[in-house]
Amino acid sequence: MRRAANKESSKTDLEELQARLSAYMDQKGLRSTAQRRLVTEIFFGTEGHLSIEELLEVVRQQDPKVGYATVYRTLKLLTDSGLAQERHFGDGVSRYEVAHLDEHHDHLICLRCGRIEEFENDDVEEMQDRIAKAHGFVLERHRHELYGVCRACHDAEA
Amino acid sequence: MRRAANKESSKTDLEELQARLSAYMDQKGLRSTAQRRLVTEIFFGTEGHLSIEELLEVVRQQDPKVGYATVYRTLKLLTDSGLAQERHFGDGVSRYEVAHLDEHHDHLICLRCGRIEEFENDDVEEMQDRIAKAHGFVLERHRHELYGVCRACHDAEA
DNA sequence: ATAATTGCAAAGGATTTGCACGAGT
DNA sequence: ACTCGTGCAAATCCTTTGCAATTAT
Repeated sequence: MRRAANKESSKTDLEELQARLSAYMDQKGLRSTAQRRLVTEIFFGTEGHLSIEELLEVVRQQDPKVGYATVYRTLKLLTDSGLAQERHFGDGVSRYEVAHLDEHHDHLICLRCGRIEEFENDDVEEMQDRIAKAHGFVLERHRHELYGVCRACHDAEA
Repeated sequence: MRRAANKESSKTDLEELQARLSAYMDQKGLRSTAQRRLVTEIFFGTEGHLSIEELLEVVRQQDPKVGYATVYRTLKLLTDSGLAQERHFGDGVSRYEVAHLDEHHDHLICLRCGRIEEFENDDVEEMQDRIAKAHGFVLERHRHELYGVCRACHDAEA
């Protein structure tokens, strides 16, 4: 369902992400380890909102010895460096998504199954700017979430 | 920081909230207990985002014997009935806010001073419906928050 | 060599739950 | 009476942390 959006830009984005991470780590004197490379590579290459557990599962397909503390620590590093964003959707887990380098997107959340879809709407963005301006605010960011029942759950209920 | 926006409607809102809760509880066969009345009364009368602990503290000023499980359970009830909304701000705690009866208003939040203003925009609402529909979702509610710097803070920085 | 990183397991916090007692209908 | 709700403590779940061993620089 999601994916999409980026075509050729994908590779460039990945490189950009890794370059930023590299710069951040250099600046902080952090080391590049096999585990970090594996975790970040998988994370950067995945769309959507990953929980630590989901990410760890994929990571362990490549290296079963990776501990979950490492994934937590790596995601913290990514969050601190601005390359990942932490989100909470109301089930007790933290989910992370790759910080999109520019584009803005928002979320549709199914109240029944928890499925999360993304949407993007320039008209809404534009209106947000207008609203902020009308209130004298300089907009920095926003959060826009729509909660409802997805088609599958809706059908299942019928 | 910010207060209000509601004029005489305050009292009416409280009554409306309690009426809805009452209806919900009747319909579910739930009982009105002293603890529930105390918790909901305090919760409904408080602005902002309360953690369970903060709420419990106030509750215990009235009745020190109330256990925190009761507050958790009562807030769950309020959330289920749509009268409270749960929020997460990234420190491990859940916070709750009284659900605005008027579904058509959202928030502008100043990142410097915390001032909160409300806005309402029918065009955005309409677009939300359209977006949800395009994704096959039946919309139940939404959250739309704009974060930025308000005029006063902006001026102060200049 | 030196300091950062890992993996494990233990510790921490927040939230939930089982159960016996108490209270609302 | 019959359930539902409460309070307590124990249990759970997610996340963080201490530490000895390992690894990058």
